[in-house]
Amino acid sequence: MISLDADSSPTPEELPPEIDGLRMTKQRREVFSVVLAERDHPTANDVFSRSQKRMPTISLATVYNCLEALVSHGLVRQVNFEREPSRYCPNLSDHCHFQDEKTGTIHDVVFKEGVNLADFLELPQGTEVSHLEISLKGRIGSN
Amino acid sequence: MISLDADSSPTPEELPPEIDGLRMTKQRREVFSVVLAERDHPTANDVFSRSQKRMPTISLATVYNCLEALVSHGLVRQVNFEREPSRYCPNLSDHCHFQDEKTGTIHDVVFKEGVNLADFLELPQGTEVSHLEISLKGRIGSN
DNA sequence: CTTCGAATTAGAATAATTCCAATTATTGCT
DNA sequence: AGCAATAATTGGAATTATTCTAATTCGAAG
Ligand SMILES: [Mn+2]
Ligand SMILES: [Mn+2]
Ligand SMILES: [Zn+2]
Ligand SMILES: [Zn+2]
Repeated sequence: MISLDADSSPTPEELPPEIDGLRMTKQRREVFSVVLAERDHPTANDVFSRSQKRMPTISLATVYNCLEALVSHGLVRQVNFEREPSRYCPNLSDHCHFQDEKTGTIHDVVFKEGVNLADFLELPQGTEVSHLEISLKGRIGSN
Repeated sequence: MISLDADSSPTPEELPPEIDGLRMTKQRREVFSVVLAERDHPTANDVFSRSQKRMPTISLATVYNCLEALVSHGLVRQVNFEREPSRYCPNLSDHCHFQDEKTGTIHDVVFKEGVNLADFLELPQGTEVSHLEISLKGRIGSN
């Protein structure tokens, strides 16, 4: 488990050569460190341009490949808002997303103490939920 | 308000010439009636091919235009699952969506009696939610 | 009827993502 | 270390849902 202090996110070099059975190549470390570095839910393109700063030869296809690898190994979450480009989130704790309609900014939203969504849904008997996405949009405070 | 009995959905001809300030053209009535006819959450393409049966000259662009008009006037809901093509839902009551991973089928899921989502989210003070989408995926019962 | 804004249409354009085939890197042996 | 097998990366082409454009048609109002 990678530690996720708000202030010190790992540089690519600090990431181990394998996480959770996923081989951490140079590119995957770069992409992962970019996603870990800021909690602003970047798009694949954002990740691409940030990665290019340290690794000018990385390709967009590789960024997509790396993100897909990280997502499918559960190291990064993919976040969707309607038909917008996917965004990527390093916060693995149980949370959902709120998009400020004014700025487009996406904020993590946590569930209140001890709440389990399935408890509030009239799910068919014996349903097994493997994936859940909650996306909200609106205005914040006095904006 | 259009009545929505599970068994008798309106034919295009039965729809009024205007709903909720939206002029119901021949095409919009056709598209709306297709969405109302079945609760299977069709894609724009599904709606297009079903509409073509009764109206062979309708175009896909028009189907997109009509769906957009219906959605923005609140007569139809647009439903998204990850990066899949949007689907359209005639059920305006408060509900969310569950996709059976095995078949791809989408089911409406209602909230349990008196549940209000905002009640269990730690939303920033003064947040006004204008749009909310909850999408679940998984296996059903003994499949 | 005529007018005129709105809706429809076919087809082109867009844009996020995926695919492909070639190259390069890494791993696991001997 | 050398070598073969396997996996990852790359640039560019392809895909595909959706949007745009510009021309035509429709339809409500006068
Ligand atoms: Mn996901
Ligand atoms: Mn919506
Ligand atoms: Zn997040
Ligand atoms: Zn529905």
